[in-house]
Amino acid sequence: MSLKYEIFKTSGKSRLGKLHTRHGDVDTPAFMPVGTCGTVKAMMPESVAATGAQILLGNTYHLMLRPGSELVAKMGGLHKFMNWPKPILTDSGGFQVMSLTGLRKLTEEGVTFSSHVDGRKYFLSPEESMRIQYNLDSNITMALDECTPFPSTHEQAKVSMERSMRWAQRSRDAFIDRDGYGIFGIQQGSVYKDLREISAQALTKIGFDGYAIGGLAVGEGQDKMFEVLDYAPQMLPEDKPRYLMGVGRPDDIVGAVLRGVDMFDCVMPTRSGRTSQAFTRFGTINIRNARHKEDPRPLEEGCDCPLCRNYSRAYIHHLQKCNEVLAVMLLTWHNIAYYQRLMKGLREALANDPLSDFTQQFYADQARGDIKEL
RNA sequence: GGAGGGGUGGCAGAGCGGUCAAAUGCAACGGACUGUAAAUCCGUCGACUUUAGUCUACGAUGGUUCGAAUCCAUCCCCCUCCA
Repeated sequence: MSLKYEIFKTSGKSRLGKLHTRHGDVDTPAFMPVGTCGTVKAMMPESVAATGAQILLGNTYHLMLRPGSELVAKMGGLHKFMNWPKPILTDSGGFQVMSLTGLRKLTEEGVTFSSHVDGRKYFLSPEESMRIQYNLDSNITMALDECTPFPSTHEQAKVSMERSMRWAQRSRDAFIDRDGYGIFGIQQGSVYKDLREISAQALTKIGFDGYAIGGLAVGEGQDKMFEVLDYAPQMLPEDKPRYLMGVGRPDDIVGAVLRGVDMFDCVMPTRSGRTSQAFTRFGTINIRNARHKEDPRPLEEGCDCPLCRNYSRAYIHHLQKCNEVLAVMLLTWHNIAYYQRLMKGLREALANDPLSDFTQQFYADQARGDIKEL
C-alpha cells in the first residue's frame, strides 16, 4: 500500500496516530475542513493552515463541473491551483448521489448528473471518479459510493450497499497506486449491523489504505449514529485509518473518537460561520441574537483566533447585522480554529492518558452552554 | 395666488365597498444547519386571550351604507408644476 499509517497509542477504542502522505503528515484524530470547490469558503488557505488544519477535503463532482479536472491538472494539480501545499482528500461524488437526487440518474454503470449549474449532463462512474481525482492530484481518493439515504428499509440499504461494494472494487481496480497517495473504501449499510458487517468484509477483502464509514449523520440522529458506531469501526481493519464521513458537531466527534474513529470532515464549522453560529467551549452561540448587542467580551475567552483576540461580541454582532463579509470570514476562522483546538485537545489527552479527564471536562463545559449569560 | 397628486402597520409600498388585522419587500425577534445546489432556509411580527375568539386600527372629525382603509363633506398636514 502506498499510504503509511502509524498508530502510536490506544486508549480504550481510541487511537493516536499519524498518516503520511506525499504532501505531509496528518495527526489523528483529525478534522478536515471542507473545501468543496477548491476553497474553504471565506478563508485564505494560509489562514486555514494557521488554525492547525493539516488536510482539506475537496470534491470530485463540484470540481468536475467547474473548472474541470483537466484544467486543474494543467494548472499543476489542486494543491498548487488553490495554494494549499498540504494533504488533500477528495470526496468521490458519492454524497451528491444522495444530495442531488432528482438531478441524477443511477445505474449499475454509474451516475448521470444534470449539472446544478447549467443543466449539462455529466457521467460519473467509479472509473471516471478515479480519473478525476487523479487529475486533481488528491492524496486520498475516495471510492465512488452511494451515500444511502435515511430512512431506508433493510432491503433498500442492502441493494444500495451491494452496489457500493461493486463500485468499491471497480474504484480500487481503476486507482493508480503511487507513493504517498492512497484510496479509501467506504462502508455502507445504513443502521443495519448485518449489512455493515458484510460491507466491512467486502472492503477488507478488496484492500484499501483506509476505511470510511459512510451513510451516517443523514437524519438518523445522534443516538442511532452512536449505536452504529458502537460496532462499525471495529469491523474495519485495525491498522488502517478510519474516517467517519460528514461528521459532525463537536460532541459527535468526541463520541466517535471514543468509539475508534480517526478522521472527520464536516461543513458544520464553515457553514455555521456563514449563518452566524459560533462554536465555543461552552456550546454554540448565535451571534445574531440581540443579547450580544452591547457585549464587550470576546466570543470565546482563551481562543487565539483573530476574532477572539481583536474583536468584541458586540462588533461581530454588528457586522453580522450589516451583512458584512468580515463577519463571515471571522466566524468561519473562529469555528475552524475551535474544531482544530478540539482535535488537538483529544490528541494530547490520548498522548497523556487518561482521555476520560478530557472528555469529562468537555461534556461539563458543553453543558454550561445552556446558561445563556455565558 | 393658480393647477394637480398624496397621507395605510418600525420603514417602503399594495389594496380602492364585504373574502382586510390589511399583499409584498426590508427591518426587528427567534430557530435550523452534519462526505456544501446554502453569505442559505424556516417561523414570529397590533393588543388580549389563543382550534376558536374579543377589542382597538389605514391623518382627524362627521356622514352615506346592513357593511368603509376603500364613497361623500369639512378640517389638518405633505409633495409637484405654473405664477
